[in-house]
Amino acid sequence: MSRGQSYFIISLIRNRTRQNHPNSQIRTLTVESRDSESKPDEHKPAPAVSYSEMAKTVSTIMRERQKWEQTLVFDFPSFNFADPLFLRELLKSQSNVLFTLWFFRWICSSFDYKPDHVSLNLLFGALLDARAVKAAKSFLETTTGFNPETKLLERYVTCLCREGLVDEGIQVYTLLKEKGAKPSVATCNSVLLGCVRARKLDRFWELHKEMTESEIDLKRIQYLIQALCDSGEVSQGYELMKKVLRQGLDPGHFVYEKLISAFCKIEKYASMSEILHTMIAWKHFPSLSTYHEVIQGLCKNKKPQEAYRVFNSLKERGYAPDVVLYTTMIHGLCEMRRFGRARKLWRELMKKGMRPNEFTYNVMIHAHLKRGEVVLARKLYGEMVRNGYGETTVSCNTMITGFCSFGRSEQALEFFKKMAERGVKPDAITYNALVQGFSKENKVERVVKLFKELKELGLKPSARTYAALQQLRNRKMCDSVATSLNEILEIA
DNA sequence: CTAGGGTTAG
Repeated sequence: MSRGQSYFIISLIRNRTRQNHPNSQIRTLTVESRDSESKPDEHKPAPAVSYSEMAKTVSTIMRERQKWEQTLVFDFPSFNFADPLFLRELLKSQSNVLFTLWFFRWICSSFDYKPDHVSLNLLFGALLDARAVKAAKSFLETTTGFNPETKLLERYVTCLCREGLVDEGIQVYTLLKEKGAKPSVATCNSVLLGCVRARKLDRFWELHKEMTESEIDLKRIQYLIQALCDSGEVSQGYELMKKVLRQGLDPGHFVYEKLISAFCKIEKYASMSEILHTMIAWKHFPSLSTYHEVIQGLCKNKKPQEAYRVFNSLKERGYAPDVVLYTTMIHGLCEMRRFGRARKLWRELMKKGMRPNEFTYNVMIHAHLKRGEVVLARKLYGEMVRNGYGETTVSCNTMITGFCSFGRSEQALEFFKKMAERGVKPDAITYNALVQGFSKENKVERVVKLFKELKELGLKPSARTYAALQQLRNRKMCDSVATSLNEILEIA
């Protein structure tokens, strides 16, 4: 701090002497004048090149030469690279501020150069402009005596928060306030946004409370709504949005989407619908992913007809649902046993030139199996693999659980063996399905073997698996079979 | 830079 001030004073004195210099009025930024000023003893003729020309030259050399430092010294022995005015010129002409920083480090280490306050501020500001927050941070930390202007520190706070270094941002922000500075509304907002993005909600509310004396603008309200949603106060967020609307203001695209998403998550579909309509009335068109969330929410909430209506209405509005949206809708329709419609969408998807992917296939295969259409399911499975979608734990589980629920445990087991051959890892779902499947078919040896494997792998038997084992024991009262069942039920 | 959102037992 004190050193920073002394730098500042030095540069003031320098400027003053310069101003008093008789040449200062007519002085142009040439190498010649600079030379005569800084090295009055040397009377070498210097090339009359302006600083801006020189800056371009230096930029090129730095870009193209590996050992640019040597080149500079060799080619321009009389040029004073350490002139702060030259640094400023270089900063203007170099598009990548990190190069200028490199140059700055070089002159610091190679010349008798004590950086002046103005240069430091300029360089720091340029780093912030370039969003090079890491570089700005280390610049600040490693440049002893550098004490940036308040305005710059505010920009630094914004930059830190925007780039995700929220804790550091808050720290600098707090420091500013402690020093008696009044951060601008924009700075406050960027801190709040940083907190929301980083899901630091406690910090958000804490800081918001401290900030209330300053002006609350629309941006702040947007962040408040966002924070309310994330803090589980969705209805309060909605109320705040309505207040904005009542004032004839537009809360902004993101607020609508955030609230819709939040209401979907807490399964309040009436509010979600309201907002969807308001949003469209205000000419904000929901993104496809918002529609996706709505449709998925409705499907989960067993509102198939509603979901399907939204799906159709968005097509009428000119949206082009993508594979993901089709998958969700098909999935929803299958769950609601509207298999005809699901198949219609499956064909529609292909007709529109899209290809089902592993998710889509899986949904369809699952639906076929649930309907007992094992042959069709197998066919689709083969098609999926031929189309380049590898067999995964999920796709294998789909087949295995499907087989098991239709008394085809042997087929399931075949599949299970193939999984091992192909290096696809079985999980709890795989084993639970198999144990249950074989229990239903009274194949005790298999049950015992699979159950032991399940336990050995550290997987968790489900409640349904236990129930199946109990049933099996009740059925098989006799002999050694009962003992082995008892045995595994005990280790469980 | 152009994401993420979607799949398996009940």
